[in-house]
Amino acid sequence: MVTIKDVAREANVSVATVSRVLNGSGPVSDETRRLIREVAGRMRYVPHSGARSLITSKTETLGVLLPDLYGEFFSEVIRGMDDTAQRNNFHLLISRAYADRHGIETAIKAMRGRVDGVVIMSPDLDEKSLLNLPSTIPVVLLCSVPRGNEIDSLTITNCRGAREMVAHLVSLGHRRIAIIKGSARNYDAAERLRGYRMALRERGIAPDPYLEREGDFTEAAGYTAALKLLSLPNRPTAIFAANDSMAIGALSALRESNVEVPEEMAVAGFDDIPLARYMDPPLSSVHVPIHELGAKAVELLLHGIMHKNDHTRRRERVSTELVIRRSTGAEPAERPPPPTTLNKVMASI
Amino acid sequence: MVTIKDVAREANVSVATVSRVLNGSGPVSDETRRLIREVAGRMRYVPHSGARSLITSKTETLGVLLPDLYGEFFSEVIRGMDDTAQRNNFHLLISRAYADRHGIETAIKAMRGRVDGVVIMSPDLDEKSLLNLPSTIPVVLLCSVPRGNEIDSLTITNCRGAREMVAHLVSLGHRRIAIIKGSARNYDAAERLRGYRMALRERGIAPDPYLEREGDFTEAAGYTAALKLLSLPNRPTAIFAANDSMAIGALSALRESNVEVPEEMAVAGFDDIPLARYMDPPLSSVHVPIHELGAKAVELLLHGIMHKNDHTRRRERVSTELVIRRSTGAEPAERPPPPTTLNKVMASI
DNA sequence: TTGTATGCGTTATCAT
DNA sequence: ATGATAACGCATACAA
Repeated sequence: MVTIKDVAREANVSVATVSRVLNGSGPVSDETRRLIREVAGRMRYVPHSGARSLITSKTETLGVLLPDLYGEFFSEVIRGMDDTAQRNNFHLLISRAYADRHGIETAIKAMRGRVDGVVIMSPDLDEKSLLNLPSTIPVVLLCSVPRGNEIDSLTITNCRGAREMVAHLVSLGHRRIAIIKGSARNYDAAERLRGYRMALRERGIAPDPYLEREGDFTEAAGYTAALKLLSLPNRPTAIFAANDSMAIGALSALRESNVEVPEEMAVAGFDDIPLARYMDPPLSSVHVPIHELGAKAVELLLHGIMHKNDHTRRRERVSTELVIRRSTGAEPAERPPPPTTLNKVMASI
Repeated sequence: MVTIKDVAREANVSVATVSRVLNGSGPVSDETRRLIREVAGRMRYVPHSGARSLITSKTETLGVLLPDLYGEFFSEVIRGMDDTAQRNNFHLLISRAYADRHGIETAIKAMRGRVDGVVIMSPDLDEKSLLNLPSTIPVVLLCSVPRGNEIDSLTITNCRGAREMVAHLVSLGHRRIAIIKGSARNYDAAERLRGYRMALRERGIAPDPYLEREGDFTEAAGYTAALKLLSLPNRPTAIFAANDSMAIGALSALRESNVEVPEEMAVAGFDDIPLARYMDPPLSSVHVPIHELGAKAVELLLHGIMHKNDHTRRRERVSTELVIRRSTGAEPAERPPPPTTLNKVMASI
């Protein structure tokens, strides 16, 4: 490995001068600067980051702690983070951590000294788990429960997005609107549920517990929940799924049960993944700017790193946007068809 | 920051002893070992990785260079990598790099000294770009053109998978089978195209250039290509898309054109993303074990790091598997709901 | 403008 | 079994 000493020897200068040139610190004559640049380039010298961080106590690396979430969200948010990180000459150290407190603490500990700050995605609702993070470094909470004012956080306007979508469904004439909820302990899921209930109440509709079905953000959950909704004595006329994957699962179930969408049942999702518009019918959804979310999270973290003494906590939100496609595009049927669903389900098994 | 000195002082021993205990190197009495463990734990001591790597010349970090590929593949492959990396106490430094030579060289340079090895995903076909990588560290090429025997590589059995799928279509009676190709310079895409042609020739069908349409792995490309295929004077009876996203786009186009799938047109994809089975009709595809792919890549790289002197190059492949669903006209092999669904549906009525 | 020397936190070598 | 100390590669305060 070629070190700063090698470069210094080759250029007939001291290591200090090489360091000054490469870091732009201190005064160096134009000529030696040029020479050292040339030599360093020729020798393909790259400073040893460990040695550097030892003395500067900076790593130029950001940690990213991810939960067990799959799908496109994950990759796109990382992409947004990497773009911003690279632009600021930072690296990304990425790791999955179990969402519980122990998992996160372990992960943070493993990253200590390797990173200048951490973005934590811990959608888990448990209030206590993220308090008193044993971190001496800046932290940004992404899509997690915002804490007192101890930690910077960045979230989506989940509640507003859900509320707008459900309001839209109501405006189409729907009164019995079901929701397929996200994972029970998930923050985003809870907020979307809150928005759903809020929209109903605002329109004078009492939320019906029977229309709030369990889900876990997977296609399978959406499929199962939709079947259950179809079997209800007083079937809903619209389904709002807490994410697109479940909405797609629901569409699949409705199709197999020969329920027309949107005529007999309107369906809406959340996230607006690229596939949404290619569904049959194209899926109405709440668009989430995922790339921007990642980028903002890193910006926030970098700010925290640069201004460590500035202890005012920041709490930001990125806005969602309603995207209406055909899956919600019609008025509800006046009367729900008789529940012949059971026969159909049985036939399909 | 608490250093090894602090721990040593607190435990009334020398730093050497602390180091020995924490690294399991050298002999230490049970009692002092216990004491030091206790003190270190209490003080929340974490070794400074930079300082350590300075002397051991190891970072316990793996670099991952990713191209501009989106979607679920990305997140799942990282997940597979992280699982294996964590199990071996390694970290993942992840970065996106432009697929050209300059981009990769820059990225590797930026990672130098920070990582013990690199997994490079560079699907670009350009033969020269990856030769003479300026790397002094072990490299594994993932889903890239395998090089002479200079670099370890791991790929998918693209050609075989495509060949099997097209053979399946032929066996169903199709003679005019179109392909929607992947990105022009993409290695996986080229191999899938090769498998397609191979299968046709093996069955005595001459590949028809008109049936080989351009694509770029996006839903939009699949949509457009399918429309063009429909407008051909001598329309194909089956479409093989080089990935699922394009197949889904194609399904969308066929639906809008009122072309029945699979009766009027069979459709097959590649990747078997989770959504495939929820399409209408459920999409036949070539299953790719993405998680395993990431895990294997890291295993390969770790092997290269552990046995640096072993200069035999390894070239491995992970196997794909045919998954036949309704979109190609066979009997529906799978049903989305879990087996207990019927009971739950009935119970909820 | 440039060089010398110190120390960052750790492991490893040599004593004891 | 334990301690003292020399590296590792770098940035920087201080000297020249």
